[in-house]
Amino acid sequence: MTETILKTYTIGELAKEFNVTTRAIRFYEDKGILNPSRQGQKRIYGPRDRILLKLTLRGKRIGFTLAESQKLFDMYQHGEDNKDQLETMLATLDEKDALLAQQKLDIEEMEAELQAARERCLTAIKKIDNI
Amino acid sequence: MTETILKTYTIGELAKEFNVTTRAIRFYEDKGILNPSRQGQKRIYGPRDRILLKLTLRGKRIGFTLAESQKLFDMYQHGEDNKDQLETMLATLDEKDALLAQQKLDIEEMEAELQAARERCLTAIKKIDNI
DNA sequence: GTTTACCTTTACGTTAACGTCAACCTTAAG
DNA sequence: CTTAAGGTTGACGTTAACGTAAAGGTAAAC
Repeated sequence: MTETILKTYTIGELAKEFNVTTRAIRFYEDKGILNPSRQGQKRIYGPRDRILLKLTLRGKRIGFTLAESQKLFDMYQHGEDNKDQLETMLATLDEKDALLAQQKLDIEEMEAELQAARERCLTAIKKIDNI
Repeated sequence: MTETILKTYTIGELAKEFNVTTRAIRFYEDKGILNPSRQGQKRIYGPRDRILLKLTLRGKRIGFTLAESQKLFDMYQHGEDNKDQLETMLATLDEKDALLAQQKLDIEEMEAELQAARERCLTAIKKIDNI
């Protein structure tokens, strides 16, 4: 008995859980990121699709394009045996890592500036209130 | 003598310094982000434009749209006296801050996954080399 | 049996952020 | 004087990531 029963989701459930439209989810399938099975003509998503969706959305939030995410997933899945592909993936990973490092700096600098702007705002409001 | 001589830049200089095209720089002017003076018909950029360009590009790297950056700059510059605007700006700043916090989490999770993928890659390569 | 709530495919529309000509001016150099 | 290396204004083209109808299938609920 290697049979395992997996949790499944409808497109609407996933859409609600991750706060995206069903249109977006179908779009990701179009782009080859998701691969739901069917029950009749209805899409059925398993845990794997759910994870991929989650990763995709996270990628998006930090500026990955769908193509980039897809490429990473793809390499992760079919790259075990091909050395060239593994090395390409390594390079990609390093590149992404560098970008993330830069982004961290950018975020911290931006946070400092937002904080400064915030204080300037508060001071200006106080002045107005005290007139 | 309140006269101060400011450093100026041509569009090409800025493009080279920040590694963007002149087309992009002109585009930012179109969007109201930059405001160079002219010498004849040639654009002359001062330190202020340079900073704004720098901030804009940094914003881009962490996912700000040009419109968002422009809005922030705008509020920062003309908002001193209008209380409503100041409060709008505060709200915007808080919102952005929240996004940045989320991004930090996303980045860290992504880094962990890239690291894991990296190790999987290296192991797989070693296996291939040892055959 | 007919709403209601989801689901489906097909396909054109939209927005952001430039890219990419084209056609032209303007100096400094040879 | 003409060539080269900048700069200028249009203005149409492009890509990503969906939005937005339109037109229809299906299944449980009333």
